[in-house]
Amino acid sequence: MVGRGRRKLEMKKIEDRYALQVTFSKRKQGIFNKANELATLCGADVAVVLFSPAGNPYVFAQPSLDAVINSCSSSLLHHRPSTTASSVHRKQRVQQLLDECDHLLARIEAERARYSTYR
Amino acid sequence: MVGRGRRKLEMKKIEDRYALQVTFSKRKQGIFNKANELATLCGADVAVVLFSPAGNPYVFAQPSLDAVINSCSSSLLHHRPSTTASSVHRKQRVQQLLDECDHLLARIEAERARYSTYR
DNA sequence: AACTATTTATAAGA
DNA sequence: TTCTTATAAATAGTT
Repeated sequence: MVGRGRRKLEMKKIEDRYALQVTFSKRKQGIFNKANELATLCGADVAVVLFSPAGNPYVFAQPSLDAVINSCSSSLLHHRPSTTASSVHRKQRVQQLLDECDHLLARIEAERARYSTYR
Repeated sequence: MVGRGRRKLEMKKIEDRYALQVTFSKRKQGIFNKANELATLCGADVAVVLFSPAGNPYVFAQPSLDAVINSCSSSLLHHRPSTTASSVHRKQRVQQLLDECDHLLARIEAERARYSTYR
């Protein structure tokens, strides 16, 4: 299940700080490459957000974070209301995503206010 | 650069609709696995959002989309103001991310209003 | 959905 | 830290 290389690597948190940093850097590169390939091969909108254990943010988005949300919007705009099972399921997933983003916004706004006191 | 298997695969959009669907499914699984491994091995917060060419959303977040934003907040709260180059760089990246999320929210809110007319 | 021939990703090591 | 390399994992085409 885990990428190994010359030795096995247990699927649990790496304890050694140096090894962890190296692994994070390599795998961050790997997952961004995969995201880029998926976007290219499939014409899919893709966003990946990572935070290192140190709390530093890394973002990959193709073509942009905005566009990812646009795709979500399009999936709603291009379909009329429907009660087929797949249609209902799709709408539930979209609504769940919108709800999560909404909650996320509240946190960002609260944080922005605190952040502004630091500037 | 691209995962191949038994033949080469050019790094351009797949034309055949069936092949594209299969590749999207396989690579979605692959990138979610990678995201889960990165979260486990490194204790990193990770979020991946994909939209299929059909516009269907797929989300992986560990431990949650909220937690990813919490990590962002922590990176601000745990540091006092500073003008070291690395500190300034970190804050710029965090602020950029917050700005993107803010823009994203505006789109979501606009879309939510339209969506409600369909229910 | 399952199978493999290959390629890619990557853990250690240098 | 950048490069190498042995080995595991991912996956394109096939069935």
